[in-house]
Amino acid sequence: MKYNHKSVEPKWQKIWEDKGVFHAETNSDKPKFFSLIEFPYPSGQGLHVGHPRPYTALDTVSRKRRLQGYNVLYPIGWDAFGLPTENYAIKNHIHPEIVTKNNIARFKKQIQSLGISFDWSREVNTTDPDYYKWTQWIFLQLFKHDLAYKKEMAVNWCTSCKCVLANEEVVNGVCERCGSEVVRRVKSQWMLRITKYADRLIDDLDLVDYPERVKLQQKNWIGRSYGAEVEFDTTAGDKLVVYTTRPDTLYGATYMVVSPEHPYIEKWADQLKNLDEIKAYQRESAKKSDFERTEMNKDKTGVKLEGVTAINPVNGREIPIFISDYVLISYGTGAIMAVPAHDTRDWEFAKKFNLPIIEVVKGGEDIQKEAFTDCATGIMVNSELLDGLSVEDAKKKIIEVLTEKGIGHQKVNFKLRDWVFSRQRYWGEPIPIVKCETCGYVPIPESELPLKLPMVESYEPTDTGESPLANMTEWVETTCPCCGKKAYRETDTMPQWAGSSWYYLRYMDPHNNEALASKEALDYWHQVDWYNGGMEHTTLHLLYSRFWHKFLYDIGVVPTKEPYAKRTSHGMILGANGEKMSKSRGNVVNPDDIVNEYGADTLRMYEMFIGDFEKAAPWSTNSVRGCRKFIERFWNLQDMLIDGDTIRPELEKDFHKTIKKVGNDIENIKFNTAIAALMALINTIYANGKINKKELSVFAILLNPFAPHVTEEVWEACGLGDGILAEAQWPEYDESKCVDDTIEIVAQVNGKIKAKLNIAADAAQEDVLAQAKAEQKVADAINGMTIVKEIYIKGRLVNIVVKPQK
RNA sequence: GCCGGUGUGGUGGAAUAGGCAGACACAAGGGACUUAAAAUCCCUCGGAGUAACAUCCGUACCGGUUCAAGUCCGGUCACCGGCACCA
Repeated sequence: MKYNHKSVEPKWQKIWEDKGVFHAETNSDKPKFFSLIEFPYPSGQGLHVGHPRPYTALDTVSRKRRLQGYNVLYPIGWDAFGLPTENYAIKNHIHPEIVTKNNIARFKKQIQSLGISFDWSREVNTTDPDYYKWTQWIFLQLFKHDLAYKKEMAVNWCTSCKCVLANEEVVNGVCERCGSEVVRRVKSQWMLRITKYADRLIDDLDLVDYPERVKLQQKNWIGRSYGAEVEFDTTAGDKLVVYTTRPDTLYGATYMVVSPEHPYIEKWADQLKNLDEIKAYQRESAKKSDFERTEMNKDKTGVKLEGVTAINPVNGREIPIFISDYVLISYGTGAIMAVPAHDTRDWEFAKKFNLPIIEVVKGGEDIQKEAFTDCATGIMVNSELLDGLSVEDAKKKIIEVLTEKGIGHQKVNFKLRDWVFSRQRYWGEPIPIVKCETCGYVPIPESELPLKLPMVESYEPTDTGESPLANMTEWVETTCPCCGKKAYRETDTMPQWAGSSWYYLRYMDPHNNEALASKEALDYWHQVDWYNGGMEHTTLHLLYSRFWHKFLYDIGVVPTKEPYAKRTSHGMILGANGEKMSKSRGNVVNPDDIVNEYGADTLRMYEMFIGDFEKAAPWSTNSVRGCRKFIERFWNLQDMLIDGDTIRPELEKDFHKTIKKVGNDIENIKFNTAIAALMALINTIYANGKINKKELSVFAILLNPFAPHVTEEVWEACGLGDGILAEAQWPEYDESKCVDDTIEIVAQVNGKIKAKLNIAADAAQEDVLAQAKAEQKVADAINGMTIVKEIYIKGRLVNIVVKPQK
């Protein structure tokens, strides 16, 4: 009988749904396992074949865990606020709420056709007021703990989205989402103090099992550096404070640079003789976007401040002060001491402005030709009390001296900036704050949550930089919860990243109206055991949600310091031409077509077999057929079925080895080789010509996490029992049955293969060597030679090293 | 520029801890079955070389360590990702 996926797959999906077999229980005698995939953004385009890769991978893990007796929570939901939906709504004059609803319906239908074991009873939706009530609640807690604040500042403004972007959302000077130009704009914005958690976000990476590259990328993004702040006296009277990671080079500081935005320029205006020139330079650099400023990083520009100079505190030398845009106001103190001998940028600047270059660390080449920046090898010179010390020792010593004199101290700095949290758009969570003329920013009472998005006529963004909500006078005007006087609602909304920063917690208890999740549920589920997602979220979602989680831990809401115990990352699925799949490239494959023609099991198998899970791989419809062929070969095992309730001796080794390999490979996200092992086993079975009931049941269980529909169908058709999900257990392997008692090893002479030997696995070295030497080719090769060395690697090879006789 | 990753047949990719390079598939070619085709099954499949063996070469490139290197070390090139005047 031919395998018909079109009847088999919906049949089992209905059974699973009707019986609710994937519903996780909060509290159970079984051990718990919480597996999580990044919930999708329900876009208008529907699913493409990239989506099922992570879903299937963790489905395989989750199904295996269930067979191993775990209480598994594998949930899904919708990250549905955001710009694409809003833009689509504007273009087509449909309310974003409707668009979202339609997109979710389509996504849900598509995902359900894949037979993923999601617990649909726990589905969440970030745009549901019952959900965002708690997103707003968390924001209020942040506000109450002084981690949310409003600030007038220069922000990234996307000219096309007409909206502010977080630093993380600006890529190469353009908007991460739409690719349009990003300019600087001064606006009053809600900010979250993620910088307060910078140290812990780095240090606690030791507590989690993440890929090294993810940890490294987060560390680099947070950018912790150790250095010192040093005060320089100026002739203007004010002290100019700089931050440096190289306080050891203080004696080599031959000038100073302040950023164009530095407040001292204004303060010193009276004393600056070339104020016009300075002002012109300020205007020039203000015009440039950040991107332009970094683009031209080769060519240093600047203006010397005439009329004010500084004093190097260690040697009393008078040094000039410059203004230049290679110094950023947003990092450190916005001012630097320049040591051209040992910093590449300072060196370039000094060369251009003909400033003195004094070597204070010896060990490099000619300091006039190139800056010497190596910290590991140099020895201090021209530095009085530091002379002769290593760079490391000199740093310690000079910090001691500066601290003693009260003109400097140790200092840690971060590249991480606070998180710009407001967006001037409609389709996001309203920020639950009102502005009162007497009380300032006042949180709305928690009892009034959720603060629902009002229905508006027009949700088009405005050029003024105001949110579309600003026109809703009725909604905006309210009374102050504090004093009862007239007040105005905040009209900006939260960024897309808000709802996704805590969604995994909601899955633990998704219908709770009293709390974001009950204490009982939080204590039971604890944290996510295994989280898979894309590398592109490393410095966005993954970092943001770690920050929120740590805050919730601090205020006693969650019981763990980290949200995710383990993180893995999948590679992208590319088009058949090796390029990224996109509508414009015309290489998008729709999973519906594959499910329709070959079945969900085939699609799942192929997605797991396509290659190394962590790497990108191009789609190949031909290879999909290969997976379908394998499913059919499994189906046809029914025709070879014989009775038997133990694995026959001649197949015992193959089975035990496969059980071991498939199990280990799934744990190590080597799905491709797990499937290869199953293919190899089926080849062996076909060569044998028969399969008994026990063997078939073991094979079906091993294959079930990958191909759940066909395995259940065969199980039922062959009368193997009540069903894999209902009764089967993941098979155990017997290590002693995984080793062969006779093995084939290689006999080499001088590393060249001469023969293959069949030996007993526990054979003694001298026996193996004797057997090797008995081989004609080995004998020929060593005949007339002197044996220098004989090597026997158990179970692998023998190698006889010879040289000509003298 | 700095940090990280990758480079293996016609293709996707295997190779535990330095120990038989190319598992498992796809594609291609040949054969069986068939009136024929599809499906299925069997065989071949890195290169040179041979009637067939033998033999030699081969994991981006150059060099090194080792009895033995895809794997380790030093250098080069290419591609991918991240950061990018962060003092």
